[in-house]
This record gives sequence, structure tokens and C-alpha cells, in this order.
Amino acid sequence: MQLTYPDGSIHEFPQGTTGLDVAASIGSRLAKAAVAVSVDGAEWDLGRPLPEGGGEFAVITAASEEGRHVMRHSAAHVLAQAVLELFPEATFAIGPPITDGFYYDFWNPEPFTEEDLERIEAKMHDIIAADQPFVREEMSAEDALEIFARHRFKCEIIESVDASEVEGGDVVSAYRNTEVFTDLCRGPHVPSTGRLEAVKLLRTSGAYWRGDENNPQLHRIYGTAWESKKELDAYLHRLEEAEKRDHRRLGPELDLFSFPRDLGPGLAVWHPKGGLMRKLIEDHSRRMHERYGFDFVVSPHVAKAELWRTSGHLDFYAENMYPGMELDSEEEYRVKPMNCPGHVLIYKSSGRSYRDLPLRLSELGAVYRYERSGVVHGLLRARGFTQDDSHTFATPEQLADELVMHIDFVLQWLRDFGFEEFEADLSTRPEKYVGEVPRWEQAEADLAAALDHAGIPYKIAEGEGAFYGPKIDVHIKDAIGRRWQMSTIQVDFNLPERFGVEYTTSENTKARPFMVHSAKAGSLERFFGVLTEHYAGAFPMWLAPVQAAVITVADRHEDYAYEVAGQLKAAGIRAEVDAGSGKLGEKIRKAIMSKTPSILVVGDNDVEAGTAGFRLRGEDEKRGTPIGDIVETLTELGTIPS
RNA sequence: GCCGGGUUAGCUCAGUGGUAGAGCAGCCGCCUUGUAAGCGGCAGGUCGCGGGUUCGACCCCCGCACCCGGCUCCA
Repeated sequence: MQLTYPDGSIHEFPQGTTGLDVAASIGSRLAKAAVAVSVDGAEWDLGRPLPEGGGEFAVITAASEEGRHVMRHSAAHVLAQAVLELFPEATFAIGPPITDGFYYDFWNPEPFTEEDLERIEAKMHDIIAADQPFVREEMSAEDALEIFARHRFKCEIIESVDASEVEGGDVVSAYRNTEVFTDLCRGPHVPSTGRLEAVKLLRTSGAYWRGDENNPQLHRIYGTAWESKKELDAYLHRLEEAEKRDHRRLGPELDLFSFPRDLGPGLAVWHPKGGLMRKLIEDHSRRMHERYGFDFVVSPHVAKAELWRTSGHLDFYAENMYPGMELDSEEEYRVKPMNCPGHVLIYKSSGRSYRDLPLRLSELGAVYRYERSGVVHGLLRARGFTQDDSHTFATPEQLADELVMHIDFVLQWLRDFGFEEFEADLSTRPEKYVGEVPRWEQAEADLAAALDHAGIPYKIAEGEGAFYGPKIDVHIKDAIGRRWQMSTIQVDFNLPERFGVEYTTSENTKARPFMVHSAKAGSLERFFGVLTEHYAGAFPMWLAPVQAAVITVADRHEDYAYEVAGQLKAAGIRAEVDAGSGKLGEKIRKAIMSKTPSILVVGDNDVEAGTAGFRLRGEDEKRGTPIGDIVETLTELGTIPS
């Protein structure tokens, strides 16, 4: 058989050669680092004879993403083996690798406790120490059903395996570790359990079989596995770091916002510092919308139920809407979960001609959505929030340019807040859809063209679009590498239809415009939450609620401190004086802990010379800096993006 | 909504079937300080809410509210 290495070289091997043989022929270190190999993209166990046809060959090492995937999958098996040994009544369902770890779902009469987890983990370490081989076995589906007869979820899987997925048809594979433990699995796996260097169980949770709440609820155990103890520790450290960045912790700590119990779940109040930051963000939003040619509109928070019936929200979105309000002799009213119908009514308030288009309506619109009680999550998933929502009405000819502009706007917006890495999803027509196919196709093509124009990486999510139209979602990568969906641009064929939205063409005929929903920040609450986590609360100068802390060395410097703060404020810098009687170190610490981006210390020498000890976040202090210089530096750093 | 865990002072958390504690924050005083926590004192709690068991419940039981981790990244 012929194998083509990643460097393009071609090598000949006899039939029956295994991945390990090939790796060993390349180098003993590579053979040692290998956990599996791939041939033409398909992964193979190290000890499994390679396919007769050969192909593009690559060694998968433990330190690669693919390698970790294999390792984690194997770790999941070890977890299952441990659980089945310790809990005789348990049956196992599925246990895939996931980002940064793995999980396994079990059915068991009792949920697993913390102590169970420790016992399970200890058992896993025994299994790993025993260095049991993972032996691949292939069998017919009937035989598999017999072997796994006691495990109803495995049987369901076997029955649902599409024969065409497996070469040779009606064959499934399993991996056997011991005489008593084998697990249905496509593979590949590491050669033996001893190859699992660093495995740790993290937590338990409930999970529905196949994610469907109509199915039985299983007990899920999450774990993680890495190629070395060092990597595992680094991962656990990252988890801790992420916890420190948690906006739900930082928000109240920095006095930005809180979720008072008395208010209700998913509902936040903004404190003065957070309120100030929100104002800065909103101001920037308005400035940008203005620059990109949007008009500002306002729509009320409640509307007749009939409006939501017309828009279709009561058909498709009712479970996320607060229940109706009964009013005397009036129709029922509903709190708005979206701004679109209001904007459509503004469009329809007068006859529209092609000369009016594109018409771009924008609103910082507060909406309320009844999120299920288990899913609210700080500002990231709130029940009340404000969207920077806009709706653009355009002719078919204008759509392409409009979408280019929208993407440009979105990226500019995100860059202004310090996000640098983007990735987009283009979601196309799903199976159930409304509207005409040619319109879908035009919109999809125009969206793709806009993405190409913007030059950001994107992938096509086939069939993932909303029933009413295709869309682009823009994701950012934050400071610690997490992805967040931020902005969205969606074409809508449904609402214009439902509301009979039209315009008069140059031929004096009526035509239906394209409607584009877009949100650059999305929910301001969510955007703020992500910003907080991205910066770990240490916001850039232009967003920092307090930009400069002026700290006195001793009481006698208080007057001078206020004088300095006055100069800063006169220059538009948000300065605060800390003239407290504490030690200097204590006051400095307080300023650092509150993530104030600059600190000015004033003492005798400074009063004398008109200077301050000046320190920017993360830098050393510069004693005796003239106040004028400080104002200049802070003004420059605090410039609002434009 | 469902499964699991949790709820004690403003915050972080100890605690026992016999009337509740620490650190930080707050307030007062001393210190007058030159770049990440000076010292002392004071004040602060319906132990989430409601019910039950008990001579007695923060602790045990039941219900509720809220918070946290999850609820296909498809063997």
C-alpha cells in the first residue's frame, strides 16, 4: 500500500501494516507520542492494520486537538468502566469527547454525589494504572444487541446506526478493555489505558437522553483529560481565571450592576458606575448608527396582542413572551419581546417609494422575554434587556450594498470595543421556510458576498437559518480565547409578507422590499457582560467609569489633590479624589482593586512642583510628572473610538 | 420546565438539636503616611420564606422562592 506523508513524500508499506509500524518507521519519539493515525482524514487505531488502499497519512499525537479528542474519548470509556464497576445497577448511554474534556451519561437509580465522584475517579486511576489495552472488536448489529442487551440506550444507538456509515454494512464496532467491560464505539482509541496521563472528573449534572426533555433524564459526569499533568493544571488554572472574570462576580464587586432578589430573576439594575458605562456605550451606538445612515425611532414597550398575532410572534414565540395583560374593555396587551413589529408600523405609516429606500430604522429598544427559569445567566441571558436593534428596508437591487455596509458597521463596532478576532456563520435556508426560493438565493448570495468583502473567516451553516430568512452571526474571540456570538444580520421574508409591507417602484408598481434585522451589540446587557469578561473588569480608558484616582500622601495634600482633580475634570477626565486617612499603600491598593486605569499620588514635592506621581495600569509609576503631561496622556488614552 | 448542589452580617465563608462566629467592607479614634492591606474600638444577622417534628430547630422533615452547574460539541 502507498501512504502519502504530510510532507508529500510517498512511501510503500506491505498490507497489514499498522499505524504504529509506520510511526515507528518515521521515528521512535513520534511512535511514542502517537495516539492514533489518520488515513485520508479517517482516524485509525495505532494497532489496527491500515486500509489496503493507503492514502494521505498523518500521525495524531497526544498534544494535538485530534489527539486530545482520542484521549478524551478513551478517558470517557474508563469513566464508564469505573461507574459500571462501582454501581452495578447503572447502565451507560453516550460518552463523547467535548471541547476541553469529555462526559458520559448514565442511568442510575441514584444521582452521583461528590463522594461518588471521588470514588469513581480513584477507580479510574486504578484502571489507568492497570494499563488495559483497548481492543477493537467488530460484530454484527444482532450480536451487539445481545452483548449490550442490559443497556437500553446502547441498543437504541445500535438500532439507529445507519449501516451506510460503517464500511462493510451491518457491522458495528466496540472496544474491549477487560473481559467484563466493553463499550460500543466507533473509535479510535489510545492503545491502552496507561496512555491517559492526566484525567480528572469535574462535576455532575442532569441531561436528557438525546437532549430531549421528553426522554428520560440521565446523570452526566463531566471530566477532562490532557496529555500531561502540566497541561491539566494549566487547564484548571484557566478555569479559575475564567471564574475571576465572571461578570456576575465583577459586576457587583465593581459596583456596576446587580440583580436584586426583590426585582425578580433575570432582571438587573444598573448602578451609577455601570450606568455611566452604559451611557458611553449607548452614545457610541447612536453616533455610529447616525454615521451609517440610520434614523432613530422609538416604539412602546407594550402593544395589542393583535399586533403580535399579525407578526406571528404569538404563533412562534409565545412561550418566550410574558403573558397578556387584561385591561377593562380593551383588548389584551403584550410586553414586547422584539422591536421589529413597531418598526414595521413606522414603515407603514406612510406610502413608501423606491426613492425612500433604503430606509434604516434604529432603536435602543428594551425588550422582555420570558426565559425558562433554568437558563437565565447574569447579563448574558436576562429576561429584560435592551437591543441596539435596527430594521432596514431595501429594494432587491440595494440588498447587496446594504449587507456590505451592515457587516462593515458590525466589524467597526466590535473593533471599537477592542475585539480583534472574528468568525462568522452564514446560516442558509432550512427545511421549513417561508418566502420564495429565488429571494432566499439572492439573500444568501448577497450575504456571502458581504462576508467575502469584509474578509473575515466564515463557515456556512447549511439549513441553520431561521424559517423567515438567512442570516449572518458574527462571533468574537475574547481575551482568553472563548467564542461569543455578538452581532447578527438577518434577512426576513416573513414580516414584510405578514404586514403587507411594500413600496412603489419607478414603474409605478408595488413591490415588496427586503427587510434586514440587525443588532451590532445584540443585547446591550449581554454585550456588557462579555466586555466585562473580556477585560476582566479592567476596561479601556474610554469606558472606565473612573479614569483617574487622585490619592493624597497625607492630609495636608488634600487641597492640592482636589485642585489636580479639578484640572483633570476640566479636561473631561473622570477623576476621583481619595483623601482618606489610610496609609498610601492601602489607598493605592483600593484603586488597583477597583481597576482604575490611572493613579495619581500627590505629596509635598508635588504640591511644590505642580506635579503628581503618575501610574498607568500595569506600568510603573513616574514620580514628579507635570499635571499638564498627565492630562495630555489621559486625554489621548481616553479618546472615544471614532 | 427538568436533574443535582446551594442560600448564615454589605462581601467571602466557619458553625452546633440548647438562643450565632471570623476576615474584609462600614463607622469612630489613634497614626500623617511616597506606590498592593498600620493599630485599636464600635456597630452589624427574622441563619432565604412558609409549615411540620421536638420541651427546644440555623441544624431534622415537607413545600416554596432565589442562586449556581448542566440538559446532543450527535457511538
